[in-house]
Amino acid sequence: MPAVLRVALPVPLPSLFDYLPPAAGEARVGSRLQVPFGRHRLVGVVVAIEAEAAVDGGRLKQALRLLDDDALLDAELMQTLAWAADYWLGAPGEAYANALPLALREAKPLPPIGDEYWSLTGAGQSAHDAGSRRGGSKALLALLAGGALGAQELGERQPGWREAARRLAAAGLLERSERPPPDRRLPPSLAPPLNDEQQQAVAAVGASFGRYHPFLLDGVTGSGKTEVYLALIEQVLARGQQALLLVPEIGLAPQTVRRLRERLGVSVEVLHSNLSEGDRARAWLRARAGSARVILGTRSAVFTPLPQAGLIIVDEEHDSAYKQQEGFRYHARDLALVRARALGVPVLLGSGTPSLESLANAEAGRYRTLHLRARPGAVRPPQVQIIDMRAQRLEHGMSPALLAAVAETVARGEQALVFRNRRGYAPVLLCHACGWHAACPRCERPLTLHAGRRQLICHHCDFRQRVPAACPACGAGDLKAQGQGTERLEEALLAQFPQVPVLRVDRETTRRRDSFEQLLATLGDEQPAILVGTQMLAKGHDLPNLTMVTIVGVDEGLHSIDFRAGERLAQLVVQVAGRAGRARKPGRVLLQTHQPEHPLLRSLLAHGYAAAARELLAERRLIRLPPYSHQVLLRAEAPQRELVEAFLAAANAALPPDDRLQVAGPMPAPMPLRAGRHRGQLLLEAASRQALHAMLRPWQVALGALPAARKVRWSLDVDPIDLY
DNA sequence: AGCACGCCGACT
DNA sequence: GTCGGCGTGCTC
Repeated sequence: MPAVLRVALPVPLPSLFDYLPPAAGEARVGSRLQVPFGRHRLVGVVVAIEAEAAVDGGRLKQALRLLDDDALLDAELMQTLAWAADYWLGAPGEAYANALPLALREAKPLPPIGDEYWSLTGAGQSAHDAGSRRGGSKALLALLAGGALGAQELGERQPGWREAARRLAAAGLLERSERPPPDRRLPPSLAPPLNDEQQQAVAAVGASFGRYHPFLLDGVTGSGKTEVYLALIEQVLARGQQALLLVPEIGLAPQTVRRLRERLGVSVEVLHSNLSEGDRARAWLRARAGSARVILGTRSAVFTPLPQAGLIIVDEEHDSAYKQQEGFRYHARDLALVRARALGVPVLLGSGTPSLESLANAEAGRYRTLHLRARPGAVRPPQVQIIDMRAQRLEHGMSPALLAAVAETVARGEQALVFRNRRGYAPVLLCHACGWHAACPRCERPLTLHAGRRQLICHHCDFRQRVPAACPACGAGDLKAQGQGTERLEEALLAQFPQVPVLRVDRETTRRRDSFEQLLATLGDEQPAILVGTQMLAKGHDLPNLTMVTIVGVDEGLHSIDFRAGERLAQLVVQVAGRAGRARKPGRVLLQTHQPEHPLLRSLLAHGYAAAARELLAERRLIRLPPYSHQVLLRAEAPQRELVEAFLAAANAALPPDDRLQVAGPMPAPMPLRAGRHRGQLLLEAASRQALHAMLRPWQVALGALPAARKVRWSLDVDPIDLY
């Protein structure tokens, strides 16, 4: 006789809520339930069925409606979610809210999961043969002439197809169905032969099917990691199991989906935040039903149900996009490991530049490392060279050697990439007469000049203002752009190379998700070109004619307060450099720096990422930083600095006395003022994760009870990856 | 997070 | 005289 249902609700509150069972149906752990909450109705998940309520019975309300007769979340997911909420100090309900697609948090019956398929009618076939219709309609007819296609696939092949489909369906040329036509399974294409290292990697992971075992697949861009993934997924499918493949961002998804689909001949579910909520819910449900065999997705896809799990892969495992940076601050890579353990399957972390955390785990024997050294597509690794910028005559920040290298590259008919991790025209606008510079009134940081828009923009809070004609401090008309952003480099390169197409790729030029691919498509594979851009160029699309990469100003990363700056810089340099010379042509990489003697750069160049990472790890071990210690960061912000200081001081005083705990701060955040709010932080460190974790929940509760807490916005970040 | 309730300033 | 500012408290 179940007395009380304990329910996780999608609210950021520290507790679960008890309800009397609904009038009809028998609730199970993992079922969804609609309940009254305050003056609202919410959909929650039953996490436990208890004999007695945690509050007195008089306060209990009855649940309104049971939404699932069978558990929607299976035991493994329930267990993993509870663990995750506990580990990352989330509110219990928040973990569930992250796991369930929005459409499944509504009090509606589950949507049908049969996909939507479109095919030509007889009339449609004739219209296609006759070549009537034009534009999108004609293209859609041509696509479907090869056989019926699912809505998802149509969306990938022809964005905006729905409008054409509606018109054609109204004209009786197309028809829609719920079931895949029987002939839809494409024959899997033949796998290319694997080299020795790839075979060894596949064999090692394959030997662990059916039990938990973590692997680190260490292989640079172009070393054939994806072929290893594909071979393993093929084996998983042959065993009748499901594979989950996580990628850091959606940008990497389309080409990967295409490759998976072509090779495996099964439908691949894609799950990412850009999908419509309905599509997300259907993909999630197909995974739960087991009809989705291969699931590809970004961070939140780590919550996909996997009733027949066979393998989890985390590609580019070092990527910080796997860490959620607000609300429920979980790390998808770490959660993938926890899930793999719970599911009893191998987990494969792939990267050419593994995180120091993973390298330390491998070193400690917790992961088995598999190496891919060969670059099958390339003749030899790119040749890397440092340019000392000091005492050079710079052309908008570019040295003669850099410009000469670009000139040689385009003269050979090849493409060059000029990388600069800074958007806009110039990071500072300076008055040469009095020394004034344009600064953000809300962040007190220099404003970035965007020349094309005639605006000064704060890259921290998006404050904008028009570029002043004269210095607001002294009235002189002598305002100079100081430093270089991608916009300025583009302008300078256009002036230097008027006969070569110059393509800028950054957030400004690439507003839409797919416009990056479209921009690149305008470049032929064979013609010369110069690409200028930010981080966005570091990964993604394969550019076979790109043979030269130059990084303008590697310096910035070298003297940051963040202890991870060195690791990030090394990863970035290797990832960007990896873009050069992937096809038959040898690649060349130029690093322009003010500090050619910097030990990290030297070691990276002389011995590669693995050696540089070893040195960084040794350093971390020496000064007891992660991964050799564990951190929790308390952040706080408020309009008045005193409020932040008062809260952090009280938080510090509320810490339990424990000599295993090191406390740094309270101190101002690296950006002490942002968008008009003062920010501060308190950092806890401990050698033992258990010691740290044992005090966290009680401390969190104590923090919530502090009077000073009500006047600030505060959050706790377990294993922070950014100390900003 | 919402959303009430509840006491003090400038408006029709 | 009210509309509404956001401080405080609550949600099983």
